[in-house]
Amino acid sequence: MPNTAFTSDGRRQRGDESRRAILRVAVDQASLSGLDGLTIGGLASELGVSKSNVATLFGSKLDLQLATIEAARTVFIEKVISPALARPRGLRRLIGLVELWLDYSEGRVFAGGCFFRAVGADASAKDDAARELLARIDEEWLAFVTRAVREAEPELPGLASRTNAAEVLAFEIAAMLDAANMTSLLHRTSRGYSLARSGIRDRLIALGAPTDIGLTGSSRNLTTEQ
Amino acid sequence: MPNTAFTSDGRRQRGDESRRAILRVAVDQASLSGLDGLTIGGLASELGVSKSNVATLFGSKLDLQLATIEAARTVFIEKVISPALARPRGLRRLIGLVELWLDYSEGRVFAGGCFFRAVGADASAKDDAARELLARIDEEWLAFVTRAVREAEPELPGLASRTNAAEVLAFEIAAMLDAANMTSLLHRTSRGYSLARSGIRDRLIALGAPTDIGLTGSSRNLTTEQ
DNA sequence: AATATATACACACGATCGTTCGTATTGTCT
DNA sequence: AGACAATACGAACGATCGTGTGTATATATT
Repeated sequence: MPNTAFTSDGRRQRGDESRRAILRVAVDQASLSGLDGLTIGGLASELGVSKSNVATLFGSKLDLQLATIEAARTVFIEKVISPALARPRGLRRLIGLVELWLDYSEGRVFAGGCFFRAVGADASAKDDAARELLARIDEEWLAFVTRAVREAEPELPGLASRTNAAEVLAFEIAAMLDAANMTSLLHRTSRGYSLARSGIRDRLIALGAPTDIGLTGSSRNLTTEQ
Repeated sequence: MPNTAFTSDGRRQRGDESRRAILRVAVDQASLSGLDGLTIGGLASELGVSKSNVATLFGSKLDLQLATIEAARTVFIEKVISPALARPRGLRRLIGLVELWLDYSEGRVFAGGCFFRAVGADASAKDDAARELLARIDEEWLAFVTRAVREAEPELPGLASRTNAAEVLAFEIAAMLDAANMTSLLHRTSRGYSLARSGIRDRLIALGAPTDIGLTGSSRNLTTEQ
């Protein structure tokens, strides 16, 4: 029986590095063409390796899709979640989370914009493990935004009144982020980002946040740009 | 030279009916699998006709995609835009538009939820006529929502203060509608619709709309449902 | 009646899909 | 040294993709 854990297996190490190299291309390809547009042959030719190599490294296409989703999740945590957690709890963290997400989308961390948006469309129609994993990740995301909103409640006096106000506001913010990403991809314009910044900023100020809150980075383009 | 216009051509009539029958299936298939997942062979086997028949009726796959988008646009106008225009101008039309859109998504007018959301993901990565058409339709949609918001301005006193307030609010509403659709598809839950109703309702009331505005249809599920 | 046009079909093309088989290579174990 | 395991590759499988060709049929035009 092989000792799978705690062994410095040079084979495993070499394979994992190959897997990581493949997944680096896979997340971009999937963010552009979805989980179905992600093809084993496309990855192989892009990386200059054989098709059967990619196939054996992941077993099946579904496993490749799941590994790609997990890889994208890791990148998202690294680029958005962790930096947000590094900020002080409260309104500043919430604002930071919004700014980090917009930078994540606008900066094209994935070639096709937000990975989960691009991939969620065709996955939501199916009924496999990929959809379940994406649903779980989306649930995690919304829960994280909701928690950030709740931690900012003392600085948002207008929020305490209603019962589900935190969930609704988190849903609203996540919706505008998503819409900004989609607008950018479809129209090749930064107007969606400006609108999202303005919308979220207005929303928070209306709830009692101070006006020097930030989120005005690109809204100067709002009137000049078509 | 054939007289193309103003002739009752039985051939054209027969062909148009076949085209319409195909497009009825095509919009559902595309709303589930995207414009790439829409396949000529799939349509043929679904309708019990030959593959080459579908191909010759539309010329090429791109033309089939364009015709499918136009067909979906016609359905959307019939189910959402026109009924909204039948309502009295102002806040009631805006509310009606929101309710009609949520019914359009929740009622699965297209099998895969909102057609344009499902199709926009993979189309936004490409650079063909399909993407341009979808971008134009999305622009039309946002302009329509913006116009509905502007016409409701007298009933929304809180709106007149800021400059781009109407555009931002329209973007916000459209974003929440989109997010509700996506949440429903990914999680198989109606929670997103409840959140969107609550969010839009809260937003309008905060801007000065009366509290008996509606949009509380399913929000009773907000606390009971997981 | 003769010609032209638009469906509809069967069939085949080259390309690509995911998957599998056999085999060579490299590294880890007893 | 010998047995085992994990990459890597080439080649091929059946299936499906979009497209094109040839042919038959129905309708319209001349």
